Amino acid sequence: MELDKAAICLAKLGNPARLAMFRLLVKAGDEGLAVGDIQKELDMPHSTLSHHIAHMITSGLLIQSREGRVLRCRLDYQLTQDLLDYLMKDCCKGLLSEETAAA
Amino acid sequence: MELDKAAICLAKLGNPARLAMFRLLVKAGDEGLAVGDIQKELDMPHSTLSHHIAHMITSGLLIQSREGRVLRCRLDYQLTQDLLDYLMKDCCKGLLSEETAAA
DNA sequence: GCATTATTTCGATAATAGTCGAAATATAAA
DNA sequence: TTTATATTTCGACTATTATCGAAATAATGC
Repeated sequence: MELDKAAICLAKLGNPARLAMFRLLVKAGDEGLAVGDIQKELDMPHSTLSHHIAHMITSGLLIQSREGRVLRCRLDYQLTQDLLDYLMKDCCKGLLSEETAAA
Repeated sequence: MELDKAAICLAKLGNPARLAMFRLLVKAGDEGLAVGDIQKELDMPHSTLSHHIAHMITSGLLIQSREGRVLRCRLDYQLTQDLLDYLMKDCCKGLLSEETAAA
């Protein structure tokens, strides 16, 4: 991953609402979560949540697919992985504790 | 690390200039880098760089210490480590590839 | 003290991000 | 074919961030 792309992704995660959403989506795994499910968990106005989701989509970290009336959100795991790789390998090479490396 | 703190740190890294600076500081290690050294590498106006440095300081990721006329910048490795731990363990538990975990 | 070097602070401006109600769109169900 | 549900888009506003020249501060050497 290039630095600029990594910066964009990190900026998207650098907001409490979006980082919380990201955590939920990691936990949700392949199944993902409906927007409504996220809304219930994060308890914010629909329009605000939608705005944050749009942010995540533009970065590519989040993928939406329609299932009837429901829009289901999933992480792009490959991109997420690439971002973590960038941070851990390229960016912080040698900075890792044994513990983190074994996480 | 708490989510809010992680979000603040990620937001600081979520800017190309600051992420580039972060990389330089990782590479520089304990020795750190003078502001002037960073400026030469990143080639931006002093005032702009200073602004970004101030951002990094408020997040706690960057520590400055004066050595004569020179201000030396170092990363707070513990905090950096805590942030990576947060992402890898708390946030992305189970999402790691073997490869990344072994980085 | 005065000039030099290193860096920040100030101040102004432009750009981006965050918030949220109201209206619009998409789909399904009655 | 109307009503209900899920979600987004619009519009307006406020707040934060980014940029950078000019002036200020801090330390050193003459």
